[in-house]
Amino acid sequence: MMTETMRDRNGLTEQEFLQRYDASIYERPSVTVDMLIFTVFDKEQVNYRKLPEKSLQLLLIKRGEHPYLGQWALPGGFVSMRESIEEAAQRELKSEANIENLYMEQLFTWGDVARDPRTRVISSSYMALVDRTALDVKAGDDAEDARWFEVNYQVFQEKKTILEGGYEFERLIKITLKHEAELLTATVKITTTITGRTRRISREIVGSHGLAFDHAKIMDYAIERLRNKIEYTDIAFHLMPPLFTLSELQQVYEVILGKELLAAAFRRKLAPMVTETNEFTKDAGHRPSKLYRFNPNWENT
Amino acid sequence: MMTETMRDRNGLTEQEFLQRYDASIYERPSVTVDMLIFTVFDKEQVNYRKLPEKSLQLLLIKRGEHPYLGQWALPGGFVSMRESIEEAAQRELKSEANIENLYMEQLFTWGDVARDPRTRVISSSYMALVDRTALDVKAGDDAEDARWFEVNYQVFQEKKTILEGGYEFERLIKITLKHEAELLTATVKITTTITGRTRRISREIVGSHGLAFDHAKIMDYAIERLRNKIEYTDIAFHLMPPLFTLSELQQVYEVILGKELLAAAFRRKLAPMVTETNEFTKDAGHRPSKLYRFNPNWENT
DNA sequence: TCAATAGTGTCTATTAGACAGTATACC
DNA sequence: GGTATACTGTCTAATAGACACTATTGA
Repeated sequence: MMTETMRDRNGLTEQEFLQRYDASIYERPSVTVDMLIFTVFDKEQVNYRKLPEKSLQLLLIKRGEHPYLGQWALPGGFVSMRESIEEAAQRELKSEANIENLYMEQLFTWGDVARDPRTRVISSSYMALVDRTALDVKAGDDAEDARWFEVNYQVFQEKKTILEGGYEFERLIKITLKHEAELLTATVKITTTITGRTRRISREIVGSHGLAFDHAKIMDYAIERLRNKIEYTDIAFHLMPPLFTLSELQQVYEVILGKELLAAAFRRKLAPMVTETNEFTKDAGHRPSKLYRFNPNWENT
Repeated sequence: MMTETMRDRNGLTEQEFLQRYDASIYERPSVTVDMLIFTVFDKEQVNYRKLPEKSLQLLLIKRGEHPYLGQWALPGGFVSMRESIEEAAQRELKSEANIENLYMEQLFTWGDVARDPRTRVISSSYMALVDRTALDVKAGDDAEDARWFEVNYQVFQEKKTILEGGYEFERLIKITLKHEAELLTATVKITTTITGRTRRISREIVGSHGLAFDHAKIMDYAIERLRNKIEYTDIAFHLMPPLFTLSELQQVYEVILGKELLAAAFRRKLAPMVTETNEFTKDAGHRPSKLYRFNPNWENT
């Protein structure tokens, strides 16, 4: 099909049409990316015997400008005309966490009319998972006021209402972000309405302290996705250092899923994804643990 | 935190800042929505005994303007400044298929720099599932040259290359769209690269006949998502009429998954999602089949 | 009667959950 | 020796796959 030589109703070829095309006549939104950069830290060790607890951490930036001056926001920025959305996300990741070549995934594009008070802003959110040992220590501690916050995610109310031919399901999620004395909280209401042949999910921020824009909503979405995907993919390994013990791996799963797992079943399920090494942990105050590495070929063996 | 009264480095309050904010100084992309509207049709009945086969159908529109004049594209349009992306998608759905209140889900936002030859266009794709019996028959047959195309999706080559610390996996997908004499084809190459701690998936169109823009890529993504989600959610019911037989339901699963299923296991698995009625099919040329309806409450019983 | 679909029963294989029990370092 | 974690074995429950077998209609 030679569209190059076809003429439209004005008698123009494609080339002629494109030369005359004026994109400036329409008003256009701004497009940004918002990055959800997660990692896992060890908390303080309680005593020489206890394993240190793990915590899920999210990188936030203190806003130095209006709007939401002084509040905390997801790192991100405008997508320029000469880069793809993906490239913009990579660029932000590099500039905020100084990390390249890691796991990154587009989550959702947020397009409510009034989500930014400045102007119409449409934002694609990306989730990135990084291994804390590969992190540039500078990042998260520079002049830009970037900080790692410990994430807590909790469903604290569920309500089901039966409707004619379906039901409405309401969940209240409480998200808490902590960095030293700084404590940010947000409550997000997720409403799932199912009636007849329709299903609609809406997310609404019902309370937010210290968090800018609609970022609590985006965090909620991201954590939900992370919790889901960790169950049926191998993305958790992007949070791990090259060598790790199965107990550490289990701790990472537990902190993300927010529940305890049984060691036997966990090991059985993850066995095909890892390769054992001959190395062990040392100075543990208890039986040493074998170190493993990720086996990228696990799916087809 | 009273951000309303805080002043920034220029001594402005948030309100003053917003009043002076000039969004026009940055160049901005256009934002559009692309709709993947799927339904299922019965094909011709071979003889009075055989059940009619089902086919998965996708709504496409013949382009009446440059670029890609004369080729077929996904329905869609620009997101205006006064509507959310979601509202734009709903509006397109209403205008193309004359359907409101149905299943719709955001898939992915495509943001390559040169995906539209006119100007920088970022596009959010939405998948909608409709029941053909609820369809306005006019839709898909109007002046706009909208047509339902039968979708065929086939993996026709898989190649795995072991790399140091990982592998590269390449799949070639052939998508065929058929409406009477019109036959559109496209080949999409999906490359998954896993090395060390990175995983990257890229999609590339390696051949496309009659399909506009990068829409073959978007279709590939949508069909993959549809295949995935039908296995662990109840979205398939949005493709069904209010009353249906379990065999029809199974046919819908089979045509989407591209493989045959065992009836016993299928019925066991779907039993909780449906409620039986006292009605039966008639004039079937074989044993009549009980009619069922969707049970929206299946998840919590 | 028979072609074609509708629907059920049951055996097997696989996987997840539960939990007891053994192993082993360091202080 | 005692404490805390590391790791394994095994019973059970739940689920998916395979397939045979019975049921029922219209022409």
